[in-house]
Amino acid sequence: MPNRKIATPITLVDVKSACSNCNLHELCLPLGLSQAEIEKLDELVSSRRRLRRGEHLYRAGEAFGAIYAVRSGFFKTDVLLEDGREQVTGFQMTGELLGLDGISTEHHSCNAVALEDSEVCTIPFLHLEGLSREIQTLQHHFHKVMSREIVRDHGVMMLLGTMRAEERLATFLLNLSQRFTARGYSPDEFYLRMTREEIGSYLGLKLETVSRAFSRFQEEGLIAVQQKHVRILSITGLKRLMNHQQGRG
Amino acid sequence: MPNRKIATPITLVDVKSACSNCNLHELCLPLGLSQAEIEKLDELVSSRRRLRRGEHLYRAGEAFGAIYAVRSGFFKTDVLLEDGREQVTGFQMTGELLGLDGISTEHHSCNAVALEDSEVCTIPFLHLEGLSREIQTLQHHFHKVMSREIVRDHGVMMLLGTMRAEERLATFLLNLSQRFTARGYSPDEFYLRMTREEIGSYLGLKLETVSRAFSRFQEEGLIAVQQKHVRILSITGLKRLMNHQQGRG
DNA sequence: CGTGCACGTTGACTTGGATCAAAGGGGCTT
DNA sequence: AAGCCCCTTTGATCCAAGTCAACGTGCACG
Repeated sequence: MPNRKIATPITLVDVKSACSNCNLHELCLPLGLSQAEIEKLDELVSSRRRLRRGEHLYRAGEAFGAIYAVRSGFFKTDVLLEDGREQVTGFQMTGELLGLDGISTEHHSCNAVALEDSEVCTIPFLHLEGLSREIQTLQHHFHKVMSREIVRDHGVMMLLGTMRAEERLATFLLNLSQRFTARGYSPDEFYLRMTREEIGSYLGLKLETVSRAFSRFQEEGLIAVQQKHVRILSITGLKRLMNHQQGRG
Repeated sequence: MPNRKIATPITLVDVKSACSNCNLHELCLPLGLSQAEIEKLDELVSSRRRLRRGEHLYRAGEAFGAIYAVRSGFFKTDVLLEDGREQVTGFQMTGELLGLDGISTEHHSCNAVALEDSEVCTIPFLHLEGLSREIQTLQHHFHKVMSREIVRDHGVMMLLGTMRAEERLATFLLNLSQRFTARGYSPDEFYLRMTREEIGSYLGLKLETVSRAFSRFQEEGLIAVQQKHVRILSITGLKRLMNHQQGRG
């Protein structure tokens, strides 16, 4: 709510994006395309947009026109209930796509907010559909990306529906670790870009519970936390917490 | 678990499906296509398959080759954790698609089980991709269907992450009601095809809690339940329960 | 056309996480 | 470099839902 205070004079920059030169294309849409095909993609990734921390990339209800690839930075997506309750539906990092929710009704159904200064590539959706009618590999890869999102969502449902608080947090940390690793960062040391409240909203927990779980993990020597800085001391210890519903099995 | 006992001598029937004659095409993939285009679709919807109650349409881990449209009957999809915990990720009825989860890794990531004797149309996925490179309307509609699934999943996350037990059940009943209505059935009277345990698994609750919530709704005059038969007496009463987190607002 | 068994209901009790409250940090801004 | 505000931690208490247990009920099967 208080994010509105950050005024940004310039947020839209028409810089040619060039997937062909982008070091993310192994993570992003161009995956598996030939050089020639990537160059065709270049034509449709029309512009980049910079966002400051706290800024919305899009809001629920806005008309949908494009999907976005995170070029740098970090986002959250969330859904709001009329009474103000928030559910964070995901955190997106470099190379991941945003906006797939909007295809269904031609209007976005969630909010996307930058959690740090970020940059995205804008991919006009009709162009993407056009190009994927031409390039089978692109079409197939895009379908895989959408499907992967569905599978990810099922994982979150499992987490929210069946796991205990510490299990949820362990799962979350291991997932982040794995995604940072895939991007060439350390698997066991990273800065969280989101608050305890946002983690809690994602995991279906209150911020106090998240904080207590962090403290517990620290006591048990699984991690070292200092505010947003996390160091994982025992990946296997965290894994042991997952899939272990404690009490009577 | 005990579903295995139902032996079915014949489950695969190669009947030509003919979307063009199917009264579901307003709900299913062909939505929005011209008659000529639907006839092209007919060629790719290669066969139907009948399933008995309790039978799996596919299982997690199996190779993915096709998506399925529910022609009649009722399904659930679920994900299992190694320790046996189950999360029901959805219930699918007539006209809805199954199998989208498999596109991402070329292997199914969940189980799909018929909750009553059912019939599906098999849509070989590579053929669908081929045809949607030819027919823009089909391509776009397919993308909308996938996106709708993502949006639906976000709704479930909201439910699991933020709602109280009775809110969850009210949301669930209203959602069923709305989907039955869209299929020409009564909005306020239907048979549940799933057990209390399956409802609970979907809603992140124990079966006793589901049962108690049903009883409560009955006491309050919102519904009349008799086992799997549900009659909604007050749609507005149920709606009032949603988005009303009780306690202090 | 019983009868067995899976499914459903209800009650008593427990508990994990929510709520309420209060007291530290940390990093902006001015 | 001071101060403020947001974020985080921690403690005490509460409550919604889980657990455990026992009893109905109705359908499917022989």
